[in-house]
Amino acid sequence: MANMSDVAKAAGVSKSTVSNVFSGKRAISEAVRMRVLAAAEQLNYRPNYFARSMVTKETRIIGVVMDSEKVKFSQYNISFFNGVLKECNRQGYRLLIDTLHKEYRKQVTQMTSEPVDGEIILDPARVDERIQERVANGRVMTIIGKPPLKYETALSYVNNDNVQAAETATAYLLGLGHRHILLMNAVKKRTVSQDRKAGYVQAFEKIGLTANENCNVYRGETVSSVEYGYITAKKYLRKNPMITAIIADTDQIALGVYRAVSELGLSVPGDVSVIAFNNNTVYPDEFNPPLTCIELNGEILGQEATKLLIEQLQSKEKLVKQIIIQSKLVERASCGPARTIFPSDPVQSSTLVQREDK
Amino acid sequence: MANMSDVAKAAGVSKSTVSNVFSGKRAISEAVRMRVLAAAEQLNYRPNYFARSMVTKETRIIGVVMDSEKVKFSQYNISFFNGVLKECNRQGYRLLIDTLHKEYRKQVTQMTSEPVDGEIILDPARVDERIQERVANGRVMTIIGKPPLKYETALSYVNNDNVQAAETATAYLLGLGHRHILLMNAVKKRTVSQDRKAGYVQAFEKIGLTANENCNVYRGETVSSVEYGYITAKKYLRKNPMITAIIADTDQIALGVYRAVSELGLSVPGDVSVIAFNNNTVYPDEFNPPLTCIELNGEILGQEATKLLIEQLQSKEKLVKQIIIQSKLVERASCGPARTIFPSDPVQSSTLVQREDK
DNA sequence: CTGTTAGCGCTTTCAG
DNA sequence: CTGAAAGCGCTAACAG
Repeated sequence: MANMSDVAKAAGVSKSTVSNVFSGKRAISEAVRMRVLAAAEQLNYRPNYFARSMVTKETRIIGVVMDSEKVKFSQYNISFFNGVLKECNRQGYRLLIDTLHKEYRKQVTQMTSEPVDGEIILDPARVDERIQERVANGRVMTIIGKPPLKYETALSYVNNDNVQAAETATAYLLGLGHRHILLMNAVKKRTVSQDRKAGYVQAFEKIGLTANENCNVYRGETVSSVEYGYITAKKYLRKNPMITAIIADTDQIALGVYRAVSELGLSVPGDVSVIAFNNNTVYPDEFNPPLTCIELNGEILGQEATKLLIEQLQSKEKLVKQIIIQSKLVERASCGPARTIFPSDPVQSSTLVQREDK
Repeated sequence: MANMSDVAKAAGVSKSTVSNVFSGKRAISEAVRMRVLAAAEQLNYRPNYFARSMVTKETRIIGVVMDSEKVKFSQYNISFFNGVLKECNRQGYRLLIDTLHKEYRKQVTQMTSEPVDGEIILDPARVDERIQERVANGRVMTIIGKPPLKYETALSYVNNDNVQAAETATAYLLGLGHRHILLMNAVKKRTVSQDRKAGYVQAFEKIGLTANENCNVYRGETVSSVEYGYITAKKYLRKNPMITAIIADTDQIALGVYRAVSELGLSVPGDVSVIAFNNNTVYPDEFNPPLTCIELNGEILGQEATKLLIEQLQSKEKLVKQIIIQSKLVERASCGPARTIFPSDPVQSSTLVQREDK
């Protein structure tokens, strides 16, 4: 492949003139410009990415760091990536997905600087080595979700308002008269599940009630989403027939819930109302009945994070900014008024009837 | 950030010794090695990715080139990317997703070499500028799907055996007694739709029948998958009540078909059997009834393509290899024997007569 | 086993 | 507006 000197020679100019034609950093007379471009064209020349990066110290590549244990795109990630890609595309950045495992990169021969200007970190944990290491090296990054507590004010992040989301869902169900609401939460160690629980509890408190501690279930690591929904719903609905509503962490989980409800001879929303945090935005309309959701817009999350990261990259001073994204309720047909006849508690049901009268 | 000279100085050795400690290309005595590593550790040094790449002419990054118009991950892409990532992870490569638009990179200031060793090209078209350009520049690549005809023997590719897949689906339905089978095909300009049609026709021929040309519909570019399924199924089932089976290009399309069938007061599989090429592997079990599919394993496709690409990168001679992946039928509950009562038969149900009258 | 030297292809002063 | 020269941080011969 031809290099800059070849082009300079062919066009009868100096290297730096060629450089400036391609970088646009200095004005070059139109005549010379054309001559250079023609020579380049003919030699099929294009500037070497690395040579340029080496001196400018800029790559125009941003990295996405996923949990290296999992190395998996989930349904949830798709719309997120679409948002990231969209913004990258707009601003002329490339996207590097880096999933090399830890042990791999600890090998001496694999240690290198990262070929990126900045990074988006996914799935932060309470104690997160990846983040610690990057902070220590002064790398620029944006976190998706809440960063570890000790960095909460020091790092930029983009997060859904998970407390608000859970509160909205819960309040909506409370408004429909439900009092025994099962929260099928995320995995316990993720910060999001704490937030969800907080929102849930808060919604009860706001109307002067106390949430039932036993109605918050955390997801185990092992089962699939659909399975988790199915097994858990079946178990809890059997154990506690007072439950008239279920909040599912994802729409896939809700799918399992639907199946459990139907197998128990019950119906949605007649007997059990179902609402989910909607992580993929593809299918809720295809549920039968269509699934009411708290819309978590992954694409916006991805796009905002990318914008923020690039903003940090281009700002001269250190820039720290947190963006919290509110989510909204999308009503479809899976929630209805709480049923008022309960198998085991005539008193309770009359209370509820009274309440409805208000 | 410290550089190699700093480390060399600190450790009291030469630059090349440091280089060899990190590259592992030459044996270094353990004593010196430790000294170097300690110095590096203390200076928080790691080799500069670009400087290294510049001289080795190797990046250990592979690129995925998606249709820049679309800049969207679809359901279909997920499992594919999981396969790619898995293999990248195994072999120590990074993945660059490049979706910059054409006009963007035509700007002089945006022209650069690509920072990748090789690329995987998605969604090849019959005439594909991206491929032509890369061939002209001698870049190494692996195509997913069939490359343009003129390159078919010259380029490496990984493809599903789409002819076989369509034939399998069609033969299965023929075996159930169906004779009027609607093929809801992919977009016409994609090579895959030709293959599907060929397999479809072939299955009829193998049992001495001739496929009805009018039963092959191509998808338009504009509508969503679900919509395409819905609108097309509704239209054709109305127009031609002889149709007892539908082959859908994707399971999302099948979702639309289900809805159309149900709105027409018909049932799956009682009146209409449905089978789909399964592009996402997530939902077929959740259909009601569960959707019979030709399983296209995107993850295997991605993994094989990555393996092949890296193999080409590492081979000294030019390596061209084609990998064809067979797919298999997964029977669920959406196909049944063809119904035997047709509107045009002497014995007709009143509803059907009515419809014909319109 | 270690050190010296010459690039890789570009950008960036600094003079003209 | 253009050119010459000095690096960026590393690897790869080639000597020792």
